[in-house]
Amino acid sequence: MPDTADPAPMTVRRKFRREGEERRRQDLIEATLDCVAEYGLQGATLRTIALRAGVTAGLIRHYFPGKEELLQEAYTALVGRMTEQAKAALVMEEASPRQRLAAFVTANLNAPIIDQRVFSLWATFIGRASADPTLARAHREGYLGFRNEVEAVVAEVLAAEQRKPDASQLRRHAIAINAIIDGLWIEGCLAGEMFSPGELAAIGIKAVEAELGLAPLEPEISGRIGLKSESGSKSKR
Amino acid sequence: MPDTADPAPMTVRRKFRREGEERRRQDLIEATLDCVAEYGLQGATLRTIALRAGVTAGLIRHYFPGKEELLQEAYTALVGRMTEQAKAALVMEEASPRQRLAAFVTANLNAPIIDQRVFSLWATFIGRASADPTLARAHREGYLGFRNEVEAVVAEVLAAEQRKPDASQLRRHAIAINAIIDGLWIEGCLAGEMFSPGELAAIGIKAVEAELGLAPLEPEISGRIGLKSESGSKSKR
DNA sequence: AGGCTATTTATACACTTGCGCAACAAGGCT
DNA sequence: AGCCTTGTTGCGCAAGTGTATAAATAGCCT
Repeated sequence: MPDTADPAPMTVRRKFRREGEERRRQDLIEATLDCVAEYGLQGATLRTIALRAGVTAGLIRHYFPGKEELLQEAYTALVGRMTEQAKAALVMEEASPRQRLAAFVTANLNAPIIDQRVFSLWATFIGRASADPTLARAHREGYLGFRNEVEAVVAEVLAAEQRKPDASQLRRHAIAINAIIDGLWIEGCLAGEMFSPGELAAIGIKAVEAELGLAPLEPEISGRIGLKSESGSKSKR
Repeated sequence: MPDTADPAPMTVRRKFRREGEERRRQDLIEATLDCVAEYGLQGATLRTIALRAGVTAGLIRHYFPGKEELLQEAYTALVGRMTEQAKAALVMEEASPRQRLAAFVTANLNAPIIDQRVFSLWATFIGRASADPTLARAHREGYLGFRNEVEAVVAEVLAAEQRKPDASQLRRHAIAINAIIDGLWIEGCLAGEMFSPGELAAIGIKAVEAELGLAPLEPEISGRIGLKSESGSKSKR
C-alpha cells in the first residue's frame, strides 16, 4: 500500500454549495424548529441544528449573531406561520358570517394546526416567554392578532343576527371563544387519538354557538359548511 | 499574619446539617421546580439546583439516580399539586351541584392556580411530553383525573335540572368545559394584567353555563347561592 | 464520651457547549 | 481563463455539563 507520495490531503474537506442568503436562513430556522420540537431547547445545540440543516456549526454564526437570536427568530417565524394559517380560514368572501366562524373553528381544530410538533414547539417556547421579553413580545403580538380576528368575526355574526352587543360584551365573547379554541387545540394536540376525526371541531362549534346564544343549525347543514375536512396526516415520527 | 504553622486547613470545609431524607428530597424537588421555572430546562443544571437548595451538587446523586429522574419526580409532584388544588374546590358538601361547578370554575381561574410560575413549569414540561413517555404518563393521569371530575360534576348538575344526558353528550360537555377552563387559565397566566379581578372566572362561568344550556341566575339572587330556582322557563336574555 | 455510619462536601474527569478564527473553495466577475 | 469576494469549513478554546468517587463530618447509639 503506497501511502507515501500521496497528493490527496489526509482528511478531505467537505464539499459544499453556496446558497442564497434567504434560503440558508430559512433552512437554518427550519432545522432549529425541528431540533427544538424533537429534543427540546436543551437538545437543540448549534451542532445538532447545523447537522439537520446540512451545514457545519460555524456557519450559523455567519447568519445569526448567536444562538439566542436564532431561537428568537425561529419562534417569531413559528408564531407568524401559526396565526397566518389560522386566519387563512377567514377569507371566504361569499360565505355568511356564521359559516365563516364555523370554518374558522374547524380549521383551528384540524390538521395542520392540530399537530403534536407545533404544540411541542409552542409549549417549549411559551414556557420561556415569562423570562424572555423578546419571546413574550412575539407571543403577545400573535395572540392579540388572533383575538382581534375572533372579535371581528363575532361582531359580524351578531350583527347578522340583529344583535347589538356593546364593546365589553364583544370582548368577553372573544375571550371565551378564544379560550374554547385554545383549550380544544391543546386537547387535540396532546391526545388526538382520543377523539374521532372532526369531533373536536363539532364540539368547538357547538360550544362557540352556545356562548353566542345562537340557535343550532340543522345537523345535515352544519356538516358541510364549506370546509375541506381532509385529515392531512402531516404528523412526523 | 502567621500563615505558617496553620492548623486550620487552607480552604475551610463547608458546614452542613443532616436533614431527614424526605425533607431533603422535597427541598431538592422544590429547588428543581424553581430553577426550571426561572431558567428553563437548559438552565436547570445540577449545580444551580443544588445552590438553590442550599447544598452542593454531589448530594443530588445521593437522592436521585440522575438528573432525568429528578426532573421526572419534580414534574410528577407538580402535576399532583395542580390537580389536588383544582379538585379541592369540589369538596363543598352542602352546596348545590351548580354552586359546586361555579366554585370549581372560579377556583381554577384565580390564584393560586392562575400563576405565571406554574404555567411556565407546565408549558416547559408538557413541551417534552411527546418525546418523554414518563412525562407523558404523568400528564395524562393528571389530565384524565381532572376531566373525570368535570364530568362527574356536570352529571350532577344536569341531573339536578331533570335532564338525562347520555354518555356521549356527557363526554362532549366535559371536553368542552375542560377546554374552556384550560383556555382561560392560559390567558390568565400569560396576560393576567389584561383582566380585572374575577373577570376570567365570570367569563368562565357564563361560558360553562351556556355550554350546558343553563339559564343564567338572577344577578341579585346569584349572589346568595342557596336556592334551586325551579323555573321551567329557560328563556334567555 | 467516643465510635459508627450514612449524609454531605469536595474534587476529578470525560464530554459537550457556544463561540472565535484562519484557511479554503464556490461561483460570479472581468 | 484567472481573480476576488465571501459563503463555508475545520479546528481550537474556555466554560460548563452530568457523573463518579474519595474524603470529611454531623449526629445518633451505646
